[in-house]
Amino acid sequence: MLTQAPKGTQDVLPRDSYRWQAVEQAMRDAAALYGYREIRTPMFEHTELFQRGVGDTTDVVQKEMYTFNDKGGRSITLKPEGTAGAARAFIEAHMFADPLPAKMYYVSAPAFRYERPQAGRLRQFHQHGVEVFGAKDATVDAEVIALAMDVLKRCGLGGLRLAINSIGCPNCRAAYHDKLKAWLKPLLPSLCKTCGERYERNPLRILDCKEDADKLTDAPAMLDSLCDDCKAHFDKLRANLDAMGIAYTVDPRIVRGLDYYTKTVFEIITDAPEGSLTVCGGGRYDGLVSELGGPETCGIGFGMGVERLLMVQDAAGVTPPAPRLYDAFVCTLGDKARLEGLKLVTELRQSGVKADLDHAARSLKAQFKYADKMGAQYVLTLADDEIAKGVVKLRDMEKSEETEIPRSEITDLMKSRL
RNA sequence: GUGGGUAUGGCUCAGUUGGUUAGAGCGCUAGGUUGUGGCCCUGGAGACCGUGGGUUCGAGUCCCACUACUCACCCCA
Repeated sequence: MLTQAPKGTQDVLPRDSYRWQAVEQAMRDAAALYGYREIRTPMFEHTELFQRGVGDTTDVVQKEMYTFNDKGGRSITLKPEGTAGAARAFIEAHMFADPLPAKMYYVSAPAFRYERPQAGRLRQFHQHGVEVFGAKDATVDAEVIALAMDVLKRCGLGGLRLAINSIGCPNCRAAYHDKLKAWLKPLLPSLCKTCGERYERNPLRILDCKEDADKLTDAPAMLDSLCDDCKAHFDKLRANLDAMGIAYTVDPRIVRGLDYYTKTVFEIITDAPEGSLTVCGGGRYDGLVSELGGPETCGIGFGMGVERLLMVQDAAGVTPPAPRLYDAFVCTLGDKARLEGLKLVTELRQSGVKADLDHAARSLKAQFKYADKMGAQYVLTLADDEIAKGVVKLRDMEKSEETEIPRSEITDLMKSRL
């Protein structure tokens, strides 16, 4: 127990951390090209922020939050997603008075949900994401989607499926709810248990049900009930995506589980043989900022699951190879040579060559074995003979070729071969 | 929250109808080559057999409970 990470958490070990750094760099590089700057918000917020922002009726808020009272009696919640905190910061820092839109991103931000862990689902997980406040045109919807696709592409995942939908605004959604409920009513007895519960609370979510999917193919779609404004926005989004050359499918079943979404919603999905997995999800949230007490400000963003992204990389066989740990490994024989070796390693490092020597006081043979296991490109050998001759033995480990190089030239030579 | 599966060295797994010192491969480590990696050979370290009860002369093996891990559902990244 003591030496076991808490349920649903995992360590990123030294041998794997390069993979996180790579997908983080992909996000940073893409975001910079699109004019997004990083925001970092706290890992925890006042519980009320999520109740108001994410929505009291959502599963995330009702069943999955890590909520506790701090020593001052405040109710605190570990953030279950990234948008509410960013919206809070937008309001608190009066960013609405800055030139808009305010475009921001975050990288490997931790999020917490109390759920039973399974493949691709953890209690502490990490998201890359972006938020844009104060841009109402559908070009920004398309930009946010393009950015997400770009990040995934930079991670080696070019062929993921993009599905989009519109869930309308509070006005047209209310009318649609009535229409949908009327259509569902005769079917109600035949639907699964959870769908029965959803009927009153959030009928839209019934369309998301996998169990009853075949009975619902003819259900009225939100898309057909959009008000003029919402419909025009969706049409523009489609035209924008077409113009950008981004392929997509319209999926009327995408609903999303967070209350703040309006109009555009989208998911980027992998269809693996074992089942599909949503790697990225997002949408527009035009009511969120005002709901939290800020000025009427529209918004849009996405969240991208880093652990899922890494899983999909593995499944697709595009896991990047680990970078080389050492360019040169220095092997020494004897105390005097060891001291010279330490000097050589220092010199190499100062020149930008990744270098190390044996710190375990092992035999020469064991030093070579170690260098091999660490994947060192070159091994430099130093013993009394070499010191007397003023040389270093340079071995190319892959070619198994060994030559003597003057000690004074070795650092420059190594540097030139990087 | 609901349902299934699993639990034996660091890893992957054997372990017969309960029977005496719990094995293998890989990995780690040392040596064979007193100055040289990968291949080969030899040795070494490393296991309270998930935890706690029970049955039995005797339990890794049978029974019960618990815990952990894992997969799926719900939900979502």
